[in-house]
Amino acid sequence: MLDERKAAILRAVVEEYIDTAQPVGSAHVVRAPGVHVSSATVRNDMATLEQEGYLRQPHTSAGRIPTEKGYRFFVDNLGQPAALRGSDAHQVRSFFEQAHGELEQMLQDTSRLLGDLTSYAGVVVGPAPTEATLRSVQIVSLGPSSMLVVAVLSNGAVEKHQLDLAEAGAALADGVGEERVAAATAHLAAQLSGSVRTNLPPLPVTGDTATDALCELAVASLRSAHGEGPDQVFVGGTAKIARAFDALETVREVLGILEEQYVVVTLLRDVLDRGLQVAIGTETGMAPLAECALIVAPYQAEGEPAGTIGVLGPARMDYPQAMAAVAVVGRRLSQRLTDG
Amino acid sequence: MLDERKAAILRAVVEEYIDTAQPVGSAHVVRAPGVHVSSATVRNDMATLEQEGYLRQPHTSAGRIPTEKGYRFFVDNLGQPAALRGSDAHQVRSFFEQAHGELEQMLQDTSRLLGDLTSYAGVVVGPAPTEATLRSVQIVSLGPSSMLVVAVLSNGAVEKHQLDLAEAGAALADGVGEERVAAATAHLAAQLSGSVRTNLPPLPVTGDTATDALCELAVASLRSAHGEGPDQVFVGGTAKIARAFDALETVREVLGILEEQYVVVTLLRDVLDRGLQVAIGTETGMAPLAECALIVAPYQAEGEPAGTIGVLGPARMDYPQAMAAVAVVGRRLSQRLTDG
DNA sequence: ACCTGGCACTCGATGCTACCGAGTGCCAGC
DNA sequence: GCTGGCACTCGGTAGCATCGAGTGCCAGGT
Repeated sequence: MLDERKAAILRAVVEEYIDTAQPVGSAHVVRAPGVHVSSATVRNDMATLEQEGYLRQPHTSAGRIPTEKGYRFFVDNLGQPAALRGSDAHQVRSFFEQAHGELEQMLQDTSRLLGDLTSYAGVVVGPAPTEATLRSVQIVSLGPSSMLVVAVLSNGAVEKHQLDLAEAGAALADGVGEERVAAATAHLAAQLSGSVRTNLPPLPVTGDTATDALCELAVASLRSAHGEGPDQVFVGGTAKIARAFDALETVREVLGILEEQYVVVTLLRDVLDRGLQVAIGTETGMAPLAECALIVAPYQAEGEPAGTIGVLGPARMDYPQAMAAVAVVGRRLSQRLTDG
Repeated sequence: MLDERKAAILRAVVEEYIDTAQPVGSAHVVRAPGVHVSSATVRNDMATLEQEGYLRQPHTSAGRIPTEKGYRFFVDNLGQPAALRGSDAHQVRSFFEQAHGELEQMLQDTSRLLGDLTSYAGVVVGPAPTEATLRSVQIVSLGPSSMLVVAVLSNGAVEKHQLDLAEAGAALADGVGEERVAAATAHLAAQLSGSVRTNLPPLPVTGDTATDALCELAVASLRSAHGEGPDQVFVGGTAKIARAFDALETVREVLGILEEQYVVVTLLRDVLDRGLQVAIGTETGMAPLAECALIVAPYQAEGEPAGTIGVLGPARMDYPQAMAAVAVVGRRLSQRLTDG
């Protein structure tokens, strides 16, 4: 499709432009390895590459800049895999060795890690609760009319929901004693353990009105909460976005996008669904990201697909390096979530 | 300290500058209410105000801009309290009525609410775990060698920590049965319920080696986790920062600060400790925030001081409006965390 | 003592012109 | 089919005149 020399020229332009953010002229390209011809020849080839849509000129008589198609070709055919820099590999390793504590905290830190590794914004979409089963349900009373339902899922996630008895039915209006709480907890544990989070079975009654009302309230809170996308999104390194672009307006748009959790989830999922590993410019499907590129990778927990990680940066991104970072972090994260 | 007319002039300059971001000239000031003199007189007064440090000129023969001292005087003496706009008040009310579910989620959303209300960045520092007592401790097994310690605190916070038995002592290396887990949970619940989170008592032994080892591991994870500042910080509306400044470099610096959780916590705490409600420019104690102002307010849970909320924006901030927003949100948040 | 109209002055912003140079497209020749 | 050469383009920068918002100051009025 592109002969060897044109490919070499395209690569040279992409790499140089990624490096300098300046339009690349033929004089620069001739210095690149794999291009052993004169600048005039390079110019001819560059004109062809422009006609074919791989390059464009910001203005007549300026150097060339890669188009989306140009980046795409680079990513698909020219980017040599590239391993992580040694220090980065080390950073990733020690990060996951030290990682501990709460899942959310770790995912948040992972997004930051991605940001640090790539100098772009790191994104982590938390595990969808879909597949997980309940391991434990417990009611803990906090105050006279306030209690907490704590549910532990098989994937290690913990959910909590506050119950307000005052607002609940008459059966509970004047508070509930410890023994009722214990009874309800036992009942819930017996009935719900092992059931799938997203599909809780109806509860049989115990016979005790107050206990049943309390159980009902707890289950209702679990049911209602799962509807509203508990798709947690963690974004790390937003400040990097401000460093990646020169145009303030672009920074504003991109930050605006990153702030909309729902949009970010959809974005990553869409890209992944289309089987892409990299989405460049309009491939993201979002107009404000026209000057951006997104690298995504899924991760697993216990062998099951769990969530997605990604990196969002400028279209003139260091693809090999960023792809390596995302791949490695995805792998290590999966490992961490599987082996424990 | 400032006679009435000079105060009126200062107020006019501050308000105009907040509105337009342009240096304000004497011709504009004469149109302000409370200034019934000629532009020449205004000029004389403005020269005095400049000498006394309330105003400055970006360049000779340009209008005046408030200095830090000018903003400070405005905030202390000129800013009339100002209530929230009706629509905003409604937004706050309905926000807290709908708020439910997990504490972290609510605090995160609160930071976003602050951002929406003010068009600046909203910040919420989560409740310090210091005072809270343990209400419940439970061990839930997730896999053969992996379990979770779930602790519920009296303030409604839930902590979880993963335990990896494979890495633990020999007593647990080959896994633990359900009955041991139950025994350990019962033991922990009996011994720890009611104790202060930050000061867990030593556990008496049960006599069963494996159970004791498991308990020990659980307590150790709780102990170790509390050291590393579980001061959660939630920042909402970072994109607003990019809209608040024209200088890209400023945006970069401010976003950089907002990304450092530790720095943000320290910042808010410091300002609050100094008894300030508003910190302007260098009063924040952070050089990169020279062009920013920060409004803070504490909030309570169950009558006890719990955390801090704040808004970070440009020094030319709409102080009355932002202060009103922070005050109202702080009050409503406290209420929500107290009444349930 | 204080305010005011008037006036000369300052200086950033704007627009124009000239010029430089990186980079191009094209052509004739090897 | 590649190359050296050359005319051409056009963004960026520098110099210069102009404009106008805004100032400081002063002399005169209340």
